[in-house]
Amino acid sequence: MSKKPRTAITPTRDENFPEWYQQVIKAADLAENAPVRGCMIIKPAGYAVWENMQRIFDGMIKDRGVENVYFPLLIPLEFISREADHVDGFAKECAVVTHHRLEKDENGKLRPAESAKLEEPYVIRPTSETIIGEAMSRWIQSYRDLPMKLNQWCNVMRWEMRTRMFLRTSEFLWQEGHNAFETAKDARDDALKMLEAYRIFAEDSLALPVITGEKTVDERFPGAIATFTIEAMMQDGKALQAGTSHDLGQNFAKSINIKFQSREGDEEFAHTTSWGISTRLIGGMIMTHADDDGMIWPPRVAQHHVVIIPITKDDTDNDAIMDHCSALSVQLKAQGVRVRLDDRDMRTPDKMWDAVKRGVPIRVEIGGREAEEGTLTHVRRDIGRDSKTSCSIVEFVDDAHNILDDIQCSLFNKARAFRDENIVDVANVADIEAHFKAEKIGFVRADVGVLDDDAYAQIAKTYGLTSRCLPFSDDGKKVLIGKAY
RNA sequence: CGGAGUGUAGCGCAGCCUGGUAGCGCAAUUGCUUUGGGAGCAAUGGGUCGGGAGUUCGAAUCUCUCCACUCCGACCA
Repeated sequence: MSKKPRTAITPTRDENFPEWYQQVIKAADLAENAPVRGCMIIKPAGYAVWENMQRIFDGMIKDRGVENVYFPLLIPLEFISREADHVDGFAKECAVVTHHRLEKDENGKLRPAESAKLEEPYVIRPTSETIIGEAMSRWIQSYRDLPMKLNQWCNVMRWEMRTRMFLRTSEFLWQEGHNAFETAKDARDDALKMLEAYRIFAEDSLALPVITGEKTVDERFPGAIATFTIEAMMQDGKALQAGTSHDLGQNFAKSINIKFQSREGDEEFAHTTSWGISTRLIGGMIMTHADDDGMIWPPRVAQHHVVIIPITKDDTDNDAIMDHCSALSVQLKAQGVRVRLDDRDMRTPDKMWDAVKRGVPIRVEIGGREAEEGTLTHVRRDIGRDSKTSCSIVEFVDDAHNILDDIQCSLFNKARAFRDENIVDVANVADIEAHFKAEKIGFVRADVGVLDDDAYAQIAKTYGLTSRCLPFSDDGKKVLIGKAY
């Protein structure tokens, strides 16, 4: 009876954005809740995207002179407590390891053995500044040892009160970079350089338009003297902090004792930075690009660029079609196109909707007649039916990369246009209140002075507003304000 | 930690108020039909109703008590 076209995802974005988000993850088969509180199981379709992200960004950081390392999951409790602000920031959300053996209780159930209680507990890393800093304090003796630029790809754990898949889970995957320098200027430049790397990565690879800027003091990383951020806007107008880069000044160097002998022969503390991006970016891509039919992946990180769906019939010679599809698959792979030939024993319409929900950028369909003629039909996920095109196989193989680039580009442009439409300039606190009272979405941009206004503090609380950043483009004179994930 | 919910088949749920043979939809399996686009019909398999205790001739249902999870706040990438 409904005139509304049937969507693959229910509810739609308009009906219930948070629930829609969960359903997209399920439909695209990216992840599911784990039997561990607040944790998720990342399934093959989700992990493949993370691997692509890692591969691209790992290349970028190596180009910037950073080397990869691996430090332990467990951090001695005493390390965490060294930097005062850092403790305050993370103490509330640390998982702690206190025992090293299990034993059976009187009911035969396992419990930690009292006799195996650790003298000093370990903290499961919420971030690794302290343990990497401890190593740096031994590795750095002279200005000749600087700069030292280290990164690790790992998991961290923060015992969050409330979790949402990809956006905020107790355990998440990320990279954390930790660099040390001779001078304050070198460190500041580096923090900005790595932020710029994040901007390039987010925009070019993930098609996420971001605003670069500095966080206010309240939003700063615990222990940093400055935190820089890339902020993205989701389709519901909320902000997502997509990556941060911190200038730690000498705070950590002093508390962890990272000292070096300077060119002048003096003993000085190093200036350090740290920077991280996480699996949260996957959540950002979902909330930026997906639609009411499911996921739409930016080609550069998509698990598959192209899915080939053979249109088979029971009463015909399907081997010919399958051979033809395999041959196409080989040709495309030779061009560096990531292809999936969907030869599963399933109904064709189900395969097609599966490809739609999974967000494969290009869907290729080949039926018996097309196989004979050497043609195919292809459809762009981001446009849908209207982009249905028939062409020769040769033509498609030649053109595949162009189509993928065009999809990448239009996803970015669409997201950027949406974001720009939803940032409005406001003159004062009353304007800010009027905006959010009217349930308008997006960010407002105001003079940075409003943050000191008592009236602003009131409405920020009422409407759940946070300052996102002081954009570099406004020279730190303006602040972007919005709701956030 | 505050407020509100939910735990029944792989998934989504009804049944509970008013106790009396364990149900529905989807998925799965099998068969037939259908086939350029989320198919139809038929059959089949699958559950100690979150755990424990109590009331009762009898508990998914009533009582008590644990436990887990979800949502809304506070906290955060």
